[in-house]
Amino acid sequence: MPVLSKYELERQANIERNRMLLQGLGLGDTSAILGVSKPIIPKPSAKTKTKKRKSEAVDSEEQGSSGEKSSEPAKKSVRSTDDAVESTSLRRSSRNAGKKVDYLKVESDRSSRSYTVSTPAKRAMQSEPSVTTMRTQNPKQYGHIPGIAIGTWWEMRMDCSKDAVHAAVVAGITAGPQGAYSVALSGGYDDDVDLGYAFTYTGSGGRDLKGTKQNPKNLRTAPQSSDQTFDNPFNRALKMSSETRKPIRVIRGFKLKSIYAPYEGYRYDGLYVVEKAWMAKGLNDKGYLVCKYAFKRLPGQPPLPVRDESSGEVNDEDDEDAEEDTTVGDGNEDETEATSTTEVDDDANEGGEDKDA
DNA sequence: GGGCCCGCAGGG
DNA sequence: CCCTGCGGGCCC
Repeated sequence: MPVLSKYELERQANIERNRMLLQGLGLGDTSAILGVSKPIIPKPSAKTKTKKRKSEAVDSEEQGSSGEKSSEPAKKSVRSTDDAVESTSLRRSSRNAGKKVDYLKVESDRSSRSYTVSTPAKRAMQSEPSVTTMRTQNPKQYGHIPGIAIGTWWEMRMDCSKDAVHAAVVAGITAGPQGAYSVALSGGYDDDVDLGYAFTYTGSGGRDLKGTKQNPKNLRTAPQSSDQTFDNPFNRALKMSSETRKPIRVIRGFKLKSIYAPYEGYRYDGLYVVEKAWMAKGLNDKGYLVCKYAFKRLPGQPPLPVRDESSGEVNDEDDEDAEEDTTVGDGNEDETEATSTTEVDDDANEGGEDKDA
């Protein structure tokens, strides 16, 4: 085989280190934690380049059962904040921004509606009226968002944000006083390892988003150009999570290179805790340091869907595939009502500092 | 494919 | 008001 690039060599080295680290924490053998067959996500309609993700009109069916599980794209429990609804929805404008939101009030408004798939985010991009719908729940709480089942899928980050699962539209981490509320796995760092029930994650910062004086940019992401530190609010929050062990909501995005990543859009994969936080050399030629974290999925949650690899690649990952062979067992499909009363749940919901109602 | 330029949410 | 941040559309 051809010589590997320096980048590739370092990437594999880092991955190996991360893998070893997870194993050292007892998180290397996911099957031991699983012990159950996982649903398979079939590849979306053949080769049709899913790049062009547009919101096909999946009509309102879905009914109010807000949360079906979603093992296959065809019938994923899509949630999207309704846009064009009547005037009951508050308009998010600069005028409303910053105001205190009465989530409960808004919640009652929507309870009687069924969800329709649309892409308010797309419309928002085109400037114009920006008829975005107000968020209906508080994202600043630890644990599950009531009514949002594990496996819930959104086409875009903004839709997920509106459902309060991961408030940030671009950022991968949302921070709270006792640790992070949620993180997004979106493939931003190529040397992270995703074993599904455990994964390594990289912090934020160390990038120059503004360009130079002469050539000012206004980027949202950029190459690593300095060390990350735990002084960064996001990184600090995740480090705190490792101490408080507060549960963190995790969403996986289509850009993540992992058999656990959805083919399209973003999916809520439940609650995880940070088992360890440390610093390491990042995957960049200058060797800038990055903050690293080891996540572990809390037990008692529905199994994660995995991609159907039978028809191809998906994740180069050198051979071996340390992970399983996916015993695709019979259709044990059953969902088990993810969100209800598992011990995971109460642990999750209590202790939040939102408790004021 | 890459470059650019935007909007949004959140924090200071 | 400013800045950040694992988006996303668009144009080349």
